[in-house]
Amino acid sequence: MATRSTSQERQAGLIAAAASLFAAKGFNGTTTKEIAKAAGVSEALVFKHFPTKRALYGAILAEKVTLDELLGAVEESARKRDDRRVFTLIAAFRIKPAVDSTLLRLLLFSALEGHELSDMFFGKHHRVLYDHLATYIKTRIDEGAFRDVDPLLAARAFIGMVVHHRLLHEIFAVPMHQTHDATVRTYVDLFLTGIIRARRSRP
Amino acid sequence: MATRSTSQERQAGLIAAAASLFAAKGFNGTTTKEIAKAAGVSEALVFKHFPTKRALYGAILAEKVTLDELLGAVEESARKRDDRRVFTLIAAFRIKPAVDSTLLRLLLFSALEGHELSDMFFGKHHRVLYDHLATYIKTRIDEGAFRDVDPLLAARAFIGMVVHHRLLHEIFAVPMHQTHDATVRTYVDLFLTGIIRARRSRP
DNA sequence: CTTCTAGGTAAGTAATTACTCACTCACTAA
DNA sequence: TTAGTGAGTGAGTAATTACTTACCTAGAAG
Repeated sequence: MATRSTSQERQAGLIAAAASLFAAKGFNGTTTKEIAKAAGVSEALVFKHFPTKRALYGAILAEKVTLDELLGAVEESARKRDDRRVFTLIAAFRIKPAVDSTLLRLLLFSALEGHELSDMFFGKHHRVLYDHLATYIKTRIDEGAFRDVDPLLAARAFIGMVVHHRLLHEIFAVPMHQTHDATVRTYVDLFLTGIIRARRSRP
Repeated sequence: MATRSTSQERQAGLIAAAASLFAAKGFNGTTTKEIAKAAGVSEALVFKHFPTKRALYGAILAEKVTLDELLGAVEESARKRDDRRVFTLIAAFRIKPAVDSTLLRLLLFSALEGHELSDMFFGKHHRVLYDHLATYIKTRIDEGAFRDVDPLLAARAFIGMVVHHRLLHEIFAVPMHQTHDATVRTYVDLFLTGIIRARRSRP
């Protein structure tokens, strides 16, 4: 017989169990009974830790998952004006499903179901990234390195390519026909260079 | 007092009512009572027309909504090798929320909730577009007009930019700061030309 | 040893849910 | 006129749901 858990351990366990269930089946599709079973406790205990099912859901969304690590690496490459690396870092981070497959589903579910904390969730996980990238693009435009486009739109365009790819793969089960690295390289290349054969060596 | 509806009228009415409710709150979030109320009939009648709630949901997803119109216009521009117009047509079609805002939500919900008809729904509304565009890109690469990239990845990249934009706007309520036309133009331009100031007039 | 507390539960409850049943009503064809 | 048919419904039902209540028990503190 295992010893009793502390309150914190239990809460963490409940959050973990609930997160994967909510991600798989949404808020309405998940019952408190299932959550309790997945966490290995009685249903009543769930309500000892979280007053309502919605509060438990909120606790999951509110859990901090920072982009700090990524943003740090991006910042460094940005200082060196290493465009390719800046975009590659972001693409690789956003495209890799290993980071957390449930997070994307959770994000979509929360937005679709109109949860009140959905905004905050989106802001913490995504908005900062758009803003960061848009700022960098603006800088590069001002420096004359990039063409004069709307920086925010450009940032969205790039992240859109990558996120959409992941969406297709993880949500719609569209098979990838290339490795992650190759895909990232293609997207970064496409975005940075453009698909049209540029008027380069016309005499 | 209005006369009785025919079976077909009723079914259409039920499907319309249910579609907007399912789009708004998902399958699990919508009750048959609500659907009946929205369609202005008793709950019992719903089950006279559709044996189960899931069958009603299936009937919605199975309803044909063709891309034929768009694909026709694209085809014509493709014959003329009017790259800009091909991409603009697709972008404008995919970005415009007026087409049907509920369709996108329905698509996402069905995929997230793992409905069995989700695949077919996705195939009919989206996959054909990827394939079409990929084929065109392949042609243009072979003709030497486009750089040598993976056509399918390129098609996904472009549609990804556009769909992601719409997702941000309609699902995550991110405000647009430009008109549709301007946005489409920017995306098409970005994709076709590339963001880096090309080595164009270097002597 | 006792006592108190915090982790834990079995067995509820009221409300909601998808779905059914027995029935009425409006219209049509013989 | 009348019998039949299909649209339509009110009032259920069994199951499930989020949440409660009353209770239990392991173990540290005194």
